[in-house]
Amino acid sequence: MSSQLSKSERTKLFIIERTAPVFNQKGFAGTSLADLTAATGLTKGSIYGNFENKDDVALAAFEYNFGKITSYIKERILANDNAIDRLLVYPTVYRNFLKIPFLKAGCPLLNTATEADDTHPELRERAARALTFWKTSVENQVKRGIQRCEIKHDANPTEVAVVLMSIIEGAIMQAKLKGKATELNIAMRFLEHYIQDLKH
Amino acid sequence: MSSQLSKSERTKLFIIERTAPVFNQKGFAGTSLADLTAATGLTKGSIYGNFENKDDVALAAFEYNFGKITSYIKERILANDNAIDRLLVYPTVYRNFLKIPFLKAGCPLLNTATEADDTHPELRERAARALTFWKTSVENQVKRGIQRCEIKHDANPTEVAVVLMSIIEGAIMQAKLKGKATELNIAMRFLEHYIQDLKH
DNA sequence: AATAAATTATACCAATCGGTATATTTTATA
DNA sequence: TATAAAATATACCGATTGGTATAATTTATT
Repeated sequence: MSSQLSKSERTKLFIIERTAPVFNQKGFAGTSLADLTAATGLTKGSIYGNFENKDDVALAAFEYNFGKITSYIKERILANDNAIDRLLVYPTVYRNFLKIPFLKAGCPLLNTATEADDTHPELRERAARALTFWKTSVENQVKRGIQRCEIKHDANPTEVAVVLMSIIEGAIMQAKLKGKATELNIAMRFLEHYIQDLKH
Repeated sequence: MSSQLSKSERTKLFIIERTAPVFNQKGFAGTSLADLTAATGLTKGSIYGNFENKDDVALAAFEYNFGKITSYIKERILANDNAIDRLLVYPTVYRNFLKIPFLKAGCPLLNTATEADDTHPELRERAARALTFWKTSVENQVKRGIQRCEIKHDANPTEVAVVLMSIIEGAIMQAKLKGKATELNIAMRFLEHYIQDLKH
């Protein structure tokens, strides 16, 4: 019997898949090894046979969570050609984030950033890199739009990225806290208008 | 010997003052009783003589932290008469939040919200109430500005509040995570223009 | 100054924390 | 199918967790 991945690679992936939502929901400090064994059905020995320690699992879980959103967004961006439509993917997706299963516990970037910024340098570093990645992606979409004359040439790619990201993260916090999408919808409607106004 | 406050009231206040920054920095799950005794110089017995449990201290600490920002903002708002100037207090204050001592560990609302939304109902409830309070305050400033013809009458108070709050919280997350104010400045500059555009 | 009441410190509790040495089982190779 | 290697489970470790009963001390009242 042989699959693409070795047993340990499959188990490692399995652990990440099962524990990633737990870390996103409870945070690093709030997640115990007992939570990890409960989520996987494995024992501590098994987990520590595949990961060095709890930090190691948490780091992998964050990468997994962020990667999941990234590919989810990327897929929808590539389905569009026009730069405006591509940018509009963000408000469209995040408008419904409470209904997207793997985003129900909130944005992993926001969750990790607010917990780790003062407490966990490694996790913080990963979150910071994710933030930069997202920012660069948005900037590039704007630049591409300007080149293709779909976005007005005086648009500021960095400003667009920062405003888009700030509004989304701030609105997510409010939506999660209140458990309703009222404020989220208002924020996303505003963001859509902001993006439409970038049109050439 | 008699001061306004009884001994226990003074000690209670002392515990809150000393532990509030710790809770804001490390979060609820990340703060231990040992952290509380270290921050106060008191023993567990003393802390439990004044508070029912760790949750009780955390709730009081949140109220203290939020109240501190609220009064800081309020003071600066009341120093202005014009509605636009009053709204501009927000970007002005948060532009420098990294330098404001009690805000160095970040916005307690954002920190508490992201941790507690899925883990601590009581703390979540306090944060939700704080959010509503803030939103209502901004809405009322906009309404007042419309009545005084300082803000155009078609301005939407709720939208202004939601956009202002989202941008601020999202930008704070980024600034804290990166440890620099670049993105924060961009976001606050945008917010200032947004507020200026509300002018009648 | 004596006394009652309130406050704080000491010493302890069971439970859980993250982590590990070792035994057992499963997997892959020959 | 026998064997070596890899993966997983068991059983344990010391340290720390939140919390408490009780003793010691300080405060307020008379």
